[in-house]
Amino acid sequence: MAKVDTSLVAHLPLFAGVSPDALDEILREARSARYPRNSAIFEQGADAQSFFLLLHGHVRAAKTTPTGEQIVVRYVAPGETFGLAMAIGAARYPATAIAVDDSVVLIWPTSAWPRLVERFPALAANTLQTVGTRLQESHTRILEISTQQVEQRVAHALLRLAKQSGKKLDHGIEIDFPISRQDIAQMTGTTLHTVSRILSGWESQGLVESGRQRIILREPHRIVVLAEQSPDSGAA
Amino acid sequence: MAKVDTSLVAHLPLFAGVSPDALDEILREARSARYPRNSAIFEQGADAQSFFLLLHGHVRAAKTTPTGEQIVVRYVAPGETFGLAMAIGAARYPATAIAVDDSVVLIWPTSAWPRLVERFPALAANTLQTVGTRLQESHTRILEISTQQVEQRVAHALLRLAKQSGKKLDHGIEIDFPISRQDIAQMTGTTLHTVSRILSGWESQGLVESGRQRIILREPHRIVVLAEQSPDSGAA
DNA sequence: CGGGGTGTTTGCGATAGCGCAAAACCAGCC
DNA sequence: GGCTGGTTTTGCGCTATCGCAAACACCCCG
Repeated sequence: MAKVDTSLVAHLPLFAGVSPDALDEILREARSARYPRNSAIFEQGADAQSFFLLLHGHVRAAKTTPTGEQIVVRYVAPGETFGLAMAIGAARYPATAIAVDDSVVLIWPTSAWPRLVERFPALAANTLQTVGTRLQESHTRILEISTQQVEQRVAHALLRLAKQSGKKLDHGIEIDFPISRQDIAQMTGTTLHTVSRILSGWESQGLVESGRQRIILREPHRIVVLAEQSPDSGAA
Repeated sequence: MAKVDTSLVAHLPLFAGVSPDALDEILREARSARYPRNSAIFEQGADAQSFFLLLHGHVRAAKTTPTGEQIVVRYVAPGETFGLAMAIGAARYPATAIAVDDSVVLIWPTSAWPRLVERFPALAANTLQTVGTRLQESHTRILEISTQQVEQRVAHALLRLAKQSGKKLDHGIEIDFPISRQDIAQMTGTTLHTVSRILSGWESQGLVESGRQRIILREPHRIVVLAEQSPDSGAA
């Protein structure tokens, strides 16, 4: 089994308050794996046999309806956990996880969780914290979808992505992984057509620069303004 | 301080795996209070000084935007906890809680949480479970808002309320607390007008019986059908 | 028993955003 | 260097849903 370097993960929120020895013990239960771009890490509905910690890359968690429509639940950034079905008492994954970039993850068997939590209660407390944060974000998203128009929602979504996974360039902030119009549509509850129109508009105003699965925010400040605009106060 | 009867709460998920003695100790830290109908239990943005367990009644948790629009985050049923800002590391309540019926709650000071969790790790595990479940429900809601039309969303919302807080009558299932069209609109991301139209329609088909802040599902089965209908397969 | 106030219904435009379809684009690959 | 397949753009008509406004219904209260 590959040895995992504790120093790489010790600072993560998940391990806050966990001693180096304990961390070592925890990591001994994990194995690591590499997923190439566009490969599935787990599928919605499958037995939740493992939970994951992303070390490198980016992962998209998406939920599919019986009729085939999808929404993006979130993008996982390095250092975050995902596939925590067991923590919430679910036997199956409620979403599908796809590596959107070549990614490296740590994998624990779900069966190890109860034991780990018993030995290291801080794990439960830390996980509670992150799950709670996600719950709040989720509520915020509901609020947005319910009260704002599409353009504002897209603005918010891109700003969040930029904050979470933005790479600073001299001419703006680039979102650091491949993302399509379709993906953005599924994050904001609209269609790829509408997203395309919006981005085209922004591009012609010099707010963004975008291409195939690639987006650069050129004028983050002015996009913030868009995001916070009330429904009517728009341009003439 | 009023003595709380442990037998009333011992079976709640929050206290799963907690011994009677421990439970007693936990309850000693709580006080109980009664909130009359329509009174606020806490306001969004206020210091999260307490967390709550609902014993009797019903509580609506709602989130308000800077511009004043509201959404209903959830309805709290007896036996459920709410106001858990501290568990997720928030210093302020992210939503407002209003008693929609005369309600009785147990109240713990937020400051007691760390100590309780340390002494009774099961509390953290149980809370993680419920927060996780709420997160999933929240994702499901996002999926619905993003992919279904209003009528289906309203159908789902009412069915959930009926399941959670329905009172069985011989002629149907009545939602057991006062709820307005406006409330339903805020649960489903639409307007009270649209909800009113939908309910009027249903009423004329004998699916529901409704009045001022009162809804009875007469034909739950047929409403389920509506809820699951795909966007186009509607009536001619 | 007569208000007053809140919640509900309904009509009637207005429109944001969808859905379809076609065309253009682009990146890699043989 | 020309194909091929996925992605993006854009035009156009359509409609579900909103928003406003006015009329109602009902409950509580005095």
